Amino acid sequence: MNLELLITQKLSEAIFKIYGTSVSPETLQLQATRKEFEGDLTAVIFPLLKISKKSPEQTADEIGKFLFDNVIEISSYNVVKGFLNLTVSDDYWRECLKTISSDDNWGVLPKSGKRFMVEYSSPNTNKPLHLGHIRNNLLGWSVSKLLECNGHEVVKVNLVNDRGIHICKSMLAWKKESNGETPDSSGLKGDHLVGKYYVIFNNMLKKEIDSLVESGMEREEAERSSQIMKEAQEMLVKWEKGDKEVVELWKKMNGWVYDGFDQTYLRLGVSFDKTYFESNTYLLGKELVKKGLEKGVFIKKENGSVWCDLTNDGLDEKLLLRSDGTSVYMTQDLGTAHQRYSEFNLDEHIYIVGNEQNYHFQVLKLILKKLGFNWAESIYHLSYGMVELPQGKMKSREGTVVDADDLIENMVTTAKETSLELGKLDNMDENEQLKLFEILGLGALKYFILKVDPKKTMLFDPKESIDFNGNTGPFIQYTHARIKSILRKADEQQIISQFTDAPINPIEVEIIKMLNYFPDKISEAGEAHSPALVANYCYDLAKEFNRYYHEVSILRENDAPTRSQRLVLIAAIANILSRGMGILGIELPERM
RNA sequence: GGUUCGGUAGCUCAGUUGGAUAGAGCAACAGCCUUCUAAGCUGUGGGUCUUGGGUUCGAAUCCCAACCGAAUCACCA
Repeated sequence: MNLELLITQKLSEAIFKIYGTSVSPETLQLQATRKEFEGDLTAVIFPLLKISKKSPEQTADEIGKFLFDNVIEISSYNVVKGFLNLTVSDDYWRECLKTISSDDNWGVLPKSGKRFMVEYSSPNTNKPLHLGHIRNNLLGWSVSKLLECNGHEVVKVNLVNDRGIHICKSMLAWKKESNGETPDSSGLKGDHLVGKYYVIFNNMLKKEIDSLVESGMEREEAERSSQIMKEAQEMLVKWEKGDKEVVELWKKMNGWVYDGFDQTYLRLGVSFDKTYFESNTYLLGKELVKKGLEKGVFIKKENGSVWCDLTNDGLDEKLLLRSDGTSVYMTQDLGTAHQRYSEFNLDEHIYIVGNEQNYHFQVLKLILKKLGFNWAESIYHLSYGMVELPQGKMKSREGTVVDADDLIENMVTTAKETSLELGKLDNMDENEQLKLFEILGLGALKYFILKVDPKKTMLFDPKESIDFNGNTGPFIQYTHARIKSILRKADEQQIISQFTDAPINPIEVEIIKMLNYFPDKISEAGEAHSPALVANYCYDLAKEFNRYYHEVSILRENDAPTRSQRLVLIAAIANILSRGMGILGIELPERM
């Protein structure tokens, strides 16, 4: 039973009884009491003054008295200006704890019957993943988990960009310069090897252009007449025609990249239910364009290209088919969206894509609406901000791109150094230690990225991000490990953990309130598609526990019922922390 | 110029449907390990919530305008 709902009901009852007027629920404002005041719930009285025609204090007092007399859960009240602070009885909070601790799935919302698709990651196969992809992958995974906790069914998909001129660039450079180098022969991870040749291509291109410019050609002209660029384009044409040799090479090199990506995904702990390849989907959407033309939604220009005129919607014209009849990115996305909605019967489709594509998704949605698809409204672009470095944006040309694999390795190494420095791992065998460093390093990374509101541009300072103190993943992991440690010791000392009729103290009430609020938080975060809300909730809870930890000694508590009940409380905290961090994809070690 | 998004402490970030004296962490300073794990806790200092109007009992939050910053507006993806 929801307390707020009950009090709201009683509140409106009180107003009716005292002032003879019924009020709409919106005018009844109930909120958590701020810490500096006494009480648990606060009713804001100001909006009711028009009805009561009395001073705020007097109105609050009258209503408070009524609630005190008529609601068993209210044990006392006080009035500060226009705020009526209600104190909820300890019995009520003890009942809450009982409910929470007896429900292992506290915070998992009932099945909604809705099916969501989440598209995320969506890498190019010409270079390895970097920091930006990490934000994308973590968000995608975490949002999926969050939706599942909200009772939805989730289909996670990845759309791999495996074709196009950029892919041909690394293929061409490999053909020219590699002497048949492979991941095995070089010891390089497949995606890094292919990325290496992408860089080599760009260097070759730059060299060629520079020499043309030196011999007196204009730069633009030089860029157009570059021989190696022409070769890459020829390769693309051959690929589209299905040239055997080119396709073979393409398959081989993409295979290397997938092996590399799979390793990174595995280490990051993300996965997909289905992977799409653009090489299979890039022709989708042409049918839709044809239909749109027939309906008059699109227009065909003299040169044969097809456009959608969005100037009446405050946007520009959008190309859908080139004059040669080939399709563009938008055409394909129209097609894949249509295909997915009919194949999976989706209630919502979430795209985790950076904010540089805001315009694209705005247009995508609009065009689908113009084509008459009702489901267009349920497309949601989770647009996340760029990750910037202290020196500014990541630029591949300046070599300031933070490689995903390097970064992960770095975090794990730092976790190792920090742990060993603290020297708490004496009783742990080597395998266990390695696993712990991995969990801690990734925990730090994931938390650092996910605690920030997705839509905000965020700063990644390699030095500070590796911090393990304060509002960080390892702090929460540490808190959890401490709770587990207490529970283990309680078990060894055969101290029983059970719900009793022992009284509870104010800080325990605070914690129970937080635990009680967890399902609301999940639902709120789900609607906002924001794991950051969950992250910050976990931090607040962990911090609250740490305060509690320093205030009471559970195992040395003399009163047995109190001791037993406290164990129940901290076990509940550990459970909620692990649920919350689970949504972020962060593991909690039993000891550290 | 159009569109979208941001601007909160020196730095990185929170801030519930508008509510009481705007919060954490980092950095600085001062305390706390004979006690369930000090990756912790407590305290001090630090704010024109970009600016100016408006809405009202009440605004960091909602509306309007300006300023600053980011992204985007390709027969690229």
